[in-house]
Amino acid sequence: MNEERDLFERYLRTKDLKMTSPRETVLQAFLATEGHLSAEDVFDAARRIDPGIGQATVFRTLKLLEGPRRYEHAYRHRHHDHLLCIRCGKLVEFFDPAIEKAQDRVFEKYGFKAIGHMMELKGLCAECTEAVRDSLAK
Amino acid sequence: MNEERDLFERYLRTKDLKMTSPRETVLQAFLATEGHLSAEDVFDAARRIDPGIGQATVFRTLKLLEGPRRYEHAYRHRHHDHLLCIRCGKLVEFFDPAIEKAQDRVFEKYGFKAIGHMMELKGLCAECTEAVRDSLAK
DNA sequence: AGTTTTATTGATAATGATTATCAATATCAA
DNA sequence: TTGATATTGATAATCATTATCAATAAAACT
Repeated sequence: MNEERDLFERYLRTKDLKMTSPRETVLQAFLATEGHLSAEDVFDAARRIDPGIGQATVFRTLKLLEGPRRYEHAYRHRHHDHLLCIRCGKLVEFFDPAIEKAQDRVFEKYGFKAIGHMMELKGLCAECTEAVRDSLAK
Repeated sequence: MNEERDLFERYLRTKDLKMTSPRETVLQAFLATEGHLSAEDVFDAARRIDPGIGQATVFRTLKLLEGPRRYEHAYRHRHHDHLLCIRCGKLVEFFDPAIEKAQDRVFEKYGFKAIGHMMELKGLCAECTEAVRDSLAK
């Protein structure tokens, strides 16, 4: 059922490490922390689950989590980018393989290991382009 | 002759700051440090030029050096995207024509008129990849 | 020039984030 | 269950960066 947990446990196994209750707490806290993760945020979230958990444990476990899946868990939702109309706010979600590929090349070029990305294109949608043109035509 | 220096001094002027000998030392050290520079590296290089220079001065000046780089980009309106290391915070600015082209196709496909975009790639830089691997090695 | 004002310096203290130490405890395999 | 080992939380230590501050240097005035 809990795929995240299984993945983590499998990873720990390969390192002769144990899946423990505090580690599970950190994992849950980590997954529950949407958006940008500071270790502090995860620590706070973990304390809400288990007030007795130690800060060092959170650091240690976060480090372990980098192993199988890295810090971000954006992978949980299917990845897509955004195309936003700045006039009416229309939002289009899209996925473009060519862009993904080009991004991979950038990661490689600079010696980075890819974790994820965020892209937002801003423009005027067709309707708004028309509307603007009309209003300019007076 | 030294364009970097001039650019830096011009930037300092706009902030009512002074071009001093220690600051020039740090600038030289900064420019001389090939590749991946930690503040520590720059400090070492600066000390080779002026053994009496203080560590705090290096940190302060490095912070100032961020200014003109940003300023230059903003002034020239040169577009770039960001590649960020989520572990150490290293930020690489890059421009990739293939990505720009692919984005244009997306705009067109959805009938949008392009205005701009924001893209941030997240990953682990080479040093951090290594560091993480070491820390996981048992 | 000299005087005043303000920015800058280096040393050091303080901070914030992360890591190491360690005795007590939990986990796993037999 | 036992025994071996991994893990824990508390705390100390470390690392990188900042803040403080008295002494100094530079610019801006006489």
